[in-house]
Amino acid sequence: MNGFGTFIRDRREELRREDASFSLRKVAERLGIEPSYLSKVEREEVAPPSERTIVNLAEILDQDPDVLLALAGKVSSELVEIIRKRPRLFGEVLRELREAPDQAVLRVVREVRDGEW
Amino acid sequence: MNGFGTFIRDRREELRREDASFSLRKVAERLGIEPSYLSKVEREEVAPPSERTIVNLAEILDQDPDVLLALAGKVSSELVEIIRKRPRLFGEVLRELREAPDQAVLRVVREVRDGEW
DNA sequence: TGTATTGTGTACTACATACTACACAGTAAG
DNA sequence: CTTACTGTGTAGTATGTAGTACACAATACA
Repeated sequence: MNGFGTFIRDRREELRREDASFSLRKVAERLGIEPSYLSKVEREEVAPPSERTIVNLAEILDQDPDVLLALAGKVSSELVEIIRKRPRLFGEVLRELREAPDQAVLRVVREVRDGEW
Repeated sequence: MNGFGTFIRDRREELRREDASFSLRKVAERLGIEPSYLSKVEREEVAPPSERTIVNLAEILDQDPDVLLALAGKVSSELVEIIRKRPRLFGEVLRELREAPDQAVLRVVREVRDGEW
């Protein structure tokens, strides 16, 4: 199970091969956090950082923020807010679609988007 | 904006009119928490309790747990888990359906459920 | 060979979360 | 009247979250 720290370390080192400014220290500086802290995060010595920091990291590493948040065991506060406004509706939606294959879900979502409701 | 505390106090007192065992102290005991704490929660002197306690409270007050969690600004860890497993898919789903009316969303969910995928 | 940069170890901190423990005054019931 | 039960005030706690500050040894650069 590829953890959050391992994932971002691998991704950072991948980018670093082509751009030396992806050193741990430089990335930490861009994030506005201490290098020692980022080091511990990457080695999973501490829990993943805050949502804000994860989202900034996603930007820097050119990754999907929802994916990084998921690896950190979190869900974007934007999505939480959507559910929070209609909890019964989206509770049912998520539980019903839990096991459905991606394609079926996407097809149907696009029907609603393009639909005449 | 009807807060979490106000909502559960009103609901508890409503039930109490027909059943004296819905006193604050009795309910606190059933929940396994201190009465003084429940008192503060109901008067919104402190933040809403943990997910576990909210879910137990939903059971006792015969309310939808997702709705109580939403009032507390939270989302069930069960739903978080569903999103966490396919963050891009469900991120797109929620953002696409954010503004759609309930009926349109439900129609679509039922199509997937009854569909032959 | 210096010096600049790298990642990491140790120690500490501020704030939030989720409560407990107990005393107290008011109300209700027998 | 007194005993039981009610809700609430005060004070304190354990654990988690999200980091900082600084020193250090190893490596890379000029």
